[in-house]
Amino acid sequence: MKEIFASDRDGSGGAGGTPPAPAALAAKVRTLAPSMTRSMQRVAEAVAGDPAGCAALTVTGLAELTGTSEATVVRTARLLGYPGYRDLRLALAGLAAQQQSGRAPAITTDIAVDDPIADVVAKLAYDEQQTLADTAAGLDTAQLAAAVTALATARRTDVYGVGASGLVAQDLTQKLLRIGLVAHAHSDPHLAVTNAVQLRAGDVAIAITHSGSTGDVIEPLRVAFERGATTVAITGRPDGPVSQYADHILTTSTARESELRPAAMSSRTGQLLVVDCLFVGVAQRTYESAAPALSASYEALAHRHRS
Amino acid sequence: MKEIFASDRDGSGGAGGTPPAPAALAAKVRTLAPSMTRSMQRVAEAVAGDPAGCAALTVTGLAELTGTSEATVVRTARLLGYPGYRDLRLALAGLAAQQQSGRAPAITTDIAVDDPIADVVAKLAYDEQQTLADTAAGLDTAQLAAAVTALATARRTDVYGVGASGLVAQDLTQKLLRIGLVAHAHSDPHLAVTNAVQLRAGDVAIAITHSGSTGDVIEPLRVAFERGATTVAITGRPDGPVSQYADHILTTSTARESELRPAAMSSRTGQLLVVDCLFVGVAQRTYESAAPALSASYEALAHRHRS
DNA sequence: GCCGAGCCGAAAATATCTTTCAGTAGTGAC
DNA sequence: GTCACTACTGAAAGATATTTTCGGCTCGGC
Repeated sequence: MKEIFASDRDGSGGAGGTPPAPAALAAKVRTLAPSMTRSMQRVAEAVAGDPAGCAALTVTGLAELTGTSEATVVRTARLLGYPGYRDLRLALAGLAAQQQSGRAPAITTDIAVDDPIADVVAKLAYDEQQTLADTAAGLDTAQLAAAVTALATARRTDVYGVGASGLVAQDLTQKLLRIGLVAHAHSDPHLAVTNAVQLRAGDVAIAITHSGSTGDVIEPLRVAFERGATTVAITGRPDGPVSQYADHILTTSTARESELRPAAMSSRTGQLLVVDCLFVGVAQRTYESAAPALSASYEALAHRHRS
Repeated sequence: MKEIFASDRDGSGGAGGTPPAPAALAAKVRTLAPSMTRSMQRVAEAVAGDPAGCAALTVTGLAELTGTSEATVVRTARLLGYPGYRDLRLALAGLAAQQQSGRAPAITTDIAVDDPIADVVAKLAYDEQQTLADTAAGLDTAQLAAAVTALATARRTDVYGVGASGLVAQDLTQKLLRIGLVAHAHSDPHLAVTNAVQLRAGDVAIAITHSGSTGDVIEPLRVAFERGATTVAITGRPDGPVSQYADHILTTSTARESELRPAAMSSRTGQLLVVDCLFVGVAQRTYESAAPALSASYEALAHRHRS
């Protein structure tokens, strides 16, 4: 009895930083799979394929099932954002329970050359929906909120993106301009760098790259970073080189790609969702000025529509 | 007392000894509560009252929380039908996950100024998923197939779009170029019209406009139509003015919009799905030349990625 | 007040998870 | 083609959590 008073109430405490994922696990597996090693991928695959089964296994059991070692299992759990295997297992049990009570995830096959057009539509739509769900689930809201704050108070904002990501950069820029912010999109690497030099503390630089290793957008971000601007990376590979110059990292889902389904397709969908979230977040923060600006731009366009 | 123990063993033994309780835990607690000792009741109470919280605790933590000992916690777990505390904890995590997923549908409401950022993400993702589903369901595959055929055999293709739709036009153009087709995107209405004059039968002109009444893209489409080119409209308003000059109409979903959620946001998602479908369709038709072109462009970009 | 039955918790024993460390395969440079 | 290097991997040691054991304790009956 007496020991109770002496004992410390807080036994769990500990874990600071980011909260793990409850049901966003499948999403996280898909998102992080590319940055995993072979052994870890085997573990991740087993986990994603049979959450209920894996939840019943100990580290040793799962290691044997996947033909790897305990260390690899723990490493995988860490990569997925859990402090250790114990917590991954807990999340796994939760996921299994949800799946059992809810819906079963449909698995789509790849697009074939001879697929009828109706199948193409269905598969593409499903894939992009999946990308949206995964991206939403995997998005770090703390990072997002920080990026929104930075944007809302920035003197000016530069957005870097080339190729398909360049269009996303332009999309974000268009939106920010509509609510009265100063934003520029750069697709030309040289101009991007020369403009980045002008940035200083309080400004914001955003790099958009699916691979996380596109030199043409990393370079201007590095310059902006070194000039003291707040830097944001929107990438599918949070472990990529771009992240070393990013104050805030917003991760998009990495759906599998194939010959007829280039990566640019689904990555763009995820990137646009992130961009939309940024925009709405900023619009909320600056509502007083954003709302009238939005209405004004809407009315200004009205006369360009034929009846 | 021994009868209780025996009957309990039979009860769980009826399920083969292995499967305990997934979600029927609260019920089991109430049922078995009378046959519990005081300490065990405290444990059972804590478990039933806050499954999620207890799932985060170790056996020691739960013992301290309830002012009992580890042994008592384990004994309680056994009484509830689990082999030990470890398994009770797993079931607890599952229960918590189920409860949490139960209160999900707060998404259907509009985005408010004071919505937390996490809600914004969920709502936007849900909305865009909805747009994808609606667009896929409403897409006329016959029209789509006809448009694909026209594109695959076209001498050249012009795509018109202004504002947000201009980015979609560029996206389509980028993709078509990657598989060796001749395509141009036009955001400048004047240039669009002057280029449209060059089109003739066998060429394709595509107008992208959500409202279906954007004069700046209707005008070049009209010119192309009159020059004998095959014309395609990607619009959210198939009854709009743009359709009168379109041989093939591809309809995108029109999701509701609001102050903080401009139409450009979800319309863009639907337009991009249509564009992707066009691209994949054309890539299928021209597979012999498209596949090597895709690989080539992929490899050509590889060296622009940092390691 | 004494006795017995069974509840309870501290600590030992065991299982499980985590970390460390060294071997190995893959990779790029020369 | 060879070499050096990086980084993945698994075995075993180390740390934690769980389970078992065992003796003290309370409570009711006589």
